[in-house]
Amino acid sequence: MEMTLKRRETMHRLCGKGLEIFHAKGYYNTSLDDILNELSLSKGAFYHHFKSKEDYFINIVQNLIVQKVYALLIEPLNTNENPLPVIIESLENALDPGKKNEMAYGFMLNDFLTEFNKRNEEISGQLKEILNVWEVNLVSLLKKGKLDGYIARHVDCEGVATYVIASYLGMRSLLMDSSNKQLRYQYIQQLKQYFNSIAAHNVAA
Amino acid sequence: MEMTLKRRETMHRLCGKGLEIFHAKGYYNTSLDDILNELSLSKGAFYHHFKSKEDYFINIVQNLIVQKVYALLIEPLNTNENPLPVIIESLENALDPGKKNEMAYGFMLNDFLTEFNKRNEEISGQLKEILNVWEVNLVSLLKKGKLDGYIARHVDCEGVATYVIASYLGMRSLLMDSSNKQLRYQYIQQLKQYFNSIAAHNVAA
DNA sequence: AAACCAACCGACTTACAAGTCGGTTTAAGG
DNA sequence: CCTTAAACCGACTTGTAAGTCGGTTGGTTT
Repeated sequence: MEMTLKRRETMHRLCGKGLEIFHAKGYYNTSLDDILNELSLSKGAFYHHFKSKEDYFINIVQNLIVQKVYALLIEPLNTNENPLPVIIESLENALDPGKKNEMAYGFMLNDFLTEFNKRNEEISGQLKEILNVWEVNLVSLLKKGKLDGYIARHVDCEGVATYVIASYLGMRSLLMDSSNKQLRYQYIQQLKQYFNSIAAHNVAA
Repeated sequence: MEMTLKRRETMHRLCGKGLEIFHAKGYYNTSLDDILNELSLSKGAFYHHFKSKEDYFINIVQNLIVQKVYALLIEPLNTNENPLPVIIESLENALDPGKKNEMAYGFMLNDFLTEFNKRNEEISGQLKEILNVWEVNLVSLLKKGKLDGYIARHVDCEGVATYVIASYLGMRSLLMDSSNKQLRYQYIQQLKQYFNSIAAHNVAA
């Protein structure tokens, strides 16, 4: 039992540092030794806990990336308010490297999706599944928003979700270097513009 | 002189097949032998024409990718018509794998940008430069469109360009598998919705 | 204290891919 | 025909990184 704790602690350290370095340098561009040296651990320790580099990264996805995406992008959608400002706020938050989001997790999804696409079916499948959950939650929030009179009746909720996700993922390619405040601001402004065009406008009110 | 022709032809074959395979499997996931076997050429032949794999890919970027992006995304912007439908048409075209666009070139930019980001400064710099040229042309077309009364006066042209580019690049992460007609349609529809919100509406007319 | 075992060590094996190099082919010019 | 050099060949070198394995350490149990 005490041993299990030691095991968990080492695995946790490995996953945390792994995500940090994989995110900074890319999965295929990072060797296990890069990570192990940082933690003063050996190959032997690593393979005692994980059966392969792939198994290791899957652990990272399941334990860290999934959690972060849920916390930043999915749980905030569980609301009864007007969906549009809620969605904007969640995206703004996810793209903002600071406080609750020190590692710029908003950037990870597109990076890893592209890196594993066509190179590792297993991992890219899991990442796509995360996107899928996000999309489902966006769509259902938007549909509720339509029923509640926040969103115009003619709007295609699936289409909106697709468009929001695409633009969010794409920002990564533009924000590569430096957390460019200007670009982030432009993005949020245009998103607001777009959302304004699908909002229900109660002319009567 | 005749020799130069032979040289050019071989280099051209190498670049064409290289782009095809790099695009399909990723640059770092493709070995030179993968390409050379396809063309029944040897290492010796390769290094007779290119000084390294990197030099080779830079050739591909300059000779093939730049040309394609210009043809599909930049040259169409050289117009005096209403910018908004022109931009939509160019994007629709670029995402459509068929006829003039057999290799789905629209997908390349985001893939390669992500792959080379933080792994190869030289190449990622050149790719970003392509994006930059695209952005400049988009902005200048949008500004002209504003002067010509097609676009509302309050619109931030730089912001629109950023948003358009982000959403276009992001579509790649969603369209990974199979050229999904449904997603492409949704994307174009929402883009139209968004553009409608920034168009000048001549209520008087 | 002896035995046991999870955690850890690090040199070694294996695999793969970039780049090298001495030699061979081919075709144009004399 | 003979020379010359560009184009091409392919075995070899080199470097890197994943994964292996026999051995060591340190805490726990009896």
